[in-house]
Amino acid sequence: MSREIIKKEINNQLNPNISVDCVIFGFDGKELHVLLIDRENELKNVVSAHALPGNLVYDHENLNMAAERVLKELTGLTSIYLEQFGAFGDPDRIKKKEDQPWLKSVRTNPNARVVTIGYYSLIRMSDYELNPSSFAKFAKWIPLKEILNLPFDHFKILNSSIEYLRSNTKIRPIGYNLLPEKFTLNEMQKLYEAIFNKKIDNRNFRRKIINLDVLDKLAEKQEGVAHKPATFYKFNVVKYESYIEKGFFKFEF
Amino acid sequence: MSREIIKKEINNQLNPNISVDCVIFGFDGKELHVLLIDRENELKNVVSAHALPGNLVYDHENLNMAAERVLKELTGLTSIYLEQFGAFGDPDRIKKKEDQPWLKSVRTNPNARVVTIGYYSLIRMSDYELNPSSFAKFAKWIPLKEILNLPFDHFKILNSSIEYLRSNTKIRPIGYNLLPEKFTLNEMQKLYEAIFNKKIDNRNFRRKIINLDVLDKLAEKQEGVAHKPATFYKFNVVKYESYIEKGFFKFEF
DNA sequence: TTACTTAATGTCATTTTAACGTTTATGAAT
DNA sequence: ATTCATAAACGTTAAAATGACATTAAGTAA
Repeated sequence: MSREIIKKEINNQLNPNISVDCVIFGFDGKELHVLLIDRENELKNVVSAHALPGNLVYDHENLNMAAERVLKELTGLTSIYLEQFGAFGDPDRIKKKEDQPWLKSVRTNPNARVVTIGYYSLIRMSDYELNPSSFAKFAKWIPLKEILNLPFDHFKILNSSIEYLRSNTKIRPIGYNLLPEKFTLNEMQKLYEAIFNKKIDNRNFRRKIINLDVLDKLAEKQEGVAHKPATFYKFNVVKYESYIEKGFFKFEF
Repeated sequence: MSREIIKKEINNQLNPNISVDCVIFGFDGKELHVLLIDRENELKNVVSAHALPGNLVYDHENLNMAAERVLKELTGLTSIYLEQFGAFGDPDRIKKKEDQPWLKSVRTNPNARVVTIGYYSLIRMSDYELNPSSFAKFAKWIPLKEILNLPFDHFKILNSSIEYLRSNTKIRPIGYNLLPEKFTLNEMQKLYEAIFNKKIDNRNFRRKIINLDVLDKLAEKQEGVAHKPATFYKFNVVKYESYIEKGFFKFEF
């Protein structure tokens, strides 16, 4: 009976050894941004104040669930598809002097070794509203190119997520699960250009993505834009999954 | 003083919440094998007795180091390049009834939630000798196609590693870091065929891999083979790294 | 109505890909 | 020494894909 009470309490505690960090890429049609939080009790150094949203995991949570919860708790973002990109477990990652104040103020066991599982997503910034809470004082979109330094090993985690995003984007078209359900090809092209930091010819891009035959062209077009309205497309689920499955049999590198 | 003693003891303890599992692919020129261990105190069911080599992590270890240690302790394999492919953290993954006996006999805290980081490698089987020890009674190469079931979520982990290997192989030529330093193109081709489970035309393969211009053709040839001896190749490090860097700027999917 | 802005589109030369069979060079057996 | 078996190495052709390039179409704002 008293054993059972102890067990329930354990399940409601954050595990001091396991955390998740979320890299949320935001796109505004021009460049990639990353969602960072300002945490309470930070030093005055504005640059290093920004951190990836992250926190410890409950023992009853699977990792994906934990990432969604943490993201919601710190930034207010919900209903976002999160994909795991790696684990970070250097014991020294929490030993930087400048990171100690925050650790000591927020963690019950600030000296515990922490393994962090990284999750990432990609969203259209204008579709979401940020609501920072818990130990997140602010939540902001920072242009990726302006991020030069982050606390702990967050800069390393960020770079790993970029690399993962790029690798994935080379294997399959970007957007499935990540972009909004309907999108314009121009939006998609600009996203590719932002990810690879390279200009792509529009005619070539359209030919290639359309020839993949994984998109459905909608009847709907943009409205209220001071230029020719673009047509919306969406992924055809059956065709996309067939393309992915077939992909394994195609010899290429 | 007594604090310091306590600290050192903690660092020498296995962390009950964090483990690593190793998926070692072995290649014999025909098909992929996976290195599995038979563990002590197993049930008689031979199929489910096999498991991936894995164990808990020390708090002073980074994850890669831990994977190398665990692999060495359980199988005797050393000097193997290990690459991380994912984290597995479903709280229910250790709750299968048939897995309890082993957990209880080997783990000091068999009910702790465990997050496992998966590492994989690919080796030429004939280059290594297995030496099982610790709780590994046997270590064996099992053909990948014969593996239908594994304890815990090891089958899921195995499938994830295969998928990761395939994805990587679509982005860059296989072998760098993984294959032995020198290898024949025929060996490489057969490896591709094994990974993708698809026949590849030799002429097409050779043209493509050679045109990548990341390999150096050696003067050395096979010896003691009852057929025309194949020429050895090796990766040219400078060219390979240049190819990888350039790859990011190439628009393709 | 005009100006501005961006969406959508096709052609051509070059490169890459998919499909296909024969010659060459070893070790083993006779 | 010769034969056999085995796999290594190799080129051609038609089709598909790629890279480079500019003009017309459709909305809003002035």
